Amino acid sequence: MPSEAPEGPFSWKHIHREVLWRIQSREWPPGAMIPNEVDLAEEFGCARATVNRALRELARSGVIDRRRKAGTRVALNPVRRATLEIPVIRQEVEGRGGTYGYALLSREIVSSPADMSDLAAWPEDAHVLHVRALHLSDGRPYAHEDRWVNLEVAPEIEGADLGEVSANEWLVRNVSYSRGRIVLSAGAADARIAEVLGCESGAPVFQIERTTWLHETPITWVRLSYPASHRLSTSI
Amino acid sequence: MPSEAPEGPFSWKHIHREVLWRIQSREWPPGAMIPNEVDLAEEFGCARATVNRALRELARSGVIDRRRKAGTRVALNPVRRATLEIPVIRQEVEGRGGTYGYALLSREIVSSPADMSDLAAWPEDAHVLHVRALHLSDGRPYAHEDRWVNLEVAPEIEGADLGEVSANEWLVRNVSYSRGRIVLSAGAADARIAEVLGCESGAPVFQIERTTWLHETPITWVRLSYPASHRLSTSI
DNA sequence: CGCTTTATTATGTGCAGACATATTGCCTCC
DNA sequence: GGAGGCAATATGTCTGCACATAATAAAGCG
Repeated sequence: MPSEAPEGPFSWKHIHREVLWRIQSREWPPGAMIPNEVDLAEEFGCARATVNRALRELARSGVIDRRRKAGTRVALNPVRRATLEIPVIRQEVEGRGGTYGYALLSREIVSSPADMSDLAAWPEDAHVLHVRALHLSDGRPYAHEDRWVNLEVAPEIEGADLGEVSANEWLVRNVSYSRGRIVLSAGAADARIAEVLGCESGAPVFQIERTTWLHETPITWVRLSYPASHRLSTSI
Repeated sequence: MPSEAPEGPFSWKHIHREVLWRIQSREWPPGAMIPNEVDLAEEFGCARATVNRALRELARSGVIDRRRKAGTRVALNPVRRATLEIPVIRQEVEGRGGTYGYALLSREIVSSPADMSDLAAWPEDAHVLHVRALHLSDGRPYAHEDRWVNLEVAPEIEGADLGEVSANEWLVRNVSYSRGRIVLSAGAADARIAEVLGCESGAPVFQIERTTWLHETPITWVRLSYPASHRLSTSI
């Protein structure tokens, strides 16, 4: 029984590893051209499509740059890409081994979201649901959620019991989005957030803002504020 | 001249868009099975490999889940992945339209990096270069860099003029890494950082910590501290 | 009835060949 | 020498086929 993946010598993963090895060992230093696909296919004794697959993955991860006719070269400025996983908060908490809890703090329908003026595409006069909530892990404050929801797109959320299911989960289950924007920053806790998170007013908080759209229509804007002890990590 | 990509009707991108559309329109709601590759290929009038390519991309972005024999279904918990681009700071600054500047604050070689005890794999008694520096944009403080470099791996950096080229760039140009870990967090500026960033001591700062390894050997650990006004954004 | 073995099935990958497309760089013409 | 056109070239993609692999469902059996 193969405990390690066997991965025959001609798999694209093999070539991926081998090329990556040559780059890391500086046999192919940054900026250097690497052989074209046909030559590599010949060297590895496989089809060009297999080499292409391997190199495509390396290009996606930013290790190499590829351009038609110009060829493939080792990236000079390795703008490495790290993928952040953005789960529903319940999963985030449970994934860390905590018991998830949730409390609705406030809920109101406003017609003119003044605070959102920076978001150009947000409707000017539409009715908007504003929700503030607290997410808990093992009964202790985990994150504060401040959310606006476009009622034009998701009118049914008006009838949802957001004391039971968080707006976060309700939206994930009930409306799709086609694109989103995430902004990470540090900020100072205002009085209300400090109170529910149990920290000093003005203490550092870690903020994740996310706006989602379905095509050109904004669906929701949310700011999650975490205590400064929070860490968002990823590997490259 | 085609201002839009032509993308004939049988390209994998076309299928990618079409399937995504059906998911976003909830024709295929979360949790639903979608037709298998052979059927989709028949519907779209293309080869199975083309459908495979389209679905593979969708699976990578977290929109669908695929398992052999079990088939493909729309992701129930859309753990969407956002890719974070981690450039060299010079490029980061210049990409925002600023003029890059750099100042070395301190530089010393220590043998026992006490502060690093949380990093298990860091050498216990090895000589380590400790560098503190300030990155500037248009002459104003942009980020504070606090870096330790493993001199076992990169002894040549001892002779480098880090007043001219930042350790950041020296390392990118001179040593490769095979994997890294990035941790994002918020923190409070200590006195030294507050001074160089020009903020109050205790003010919120945005921190990016990064550790890189070449295989199992740690190369460098760095913490970048940005003023609270800094934003790290990405789209999904 | 529960366990093991076997067949089935959907995805994962590889191959050879073909054509498409974007660049580059040469070549011509003025 | 400069501008424009054209050929060469490396990557991008598609096809049709084949076999590999994983996971489920069915069959067999004690």
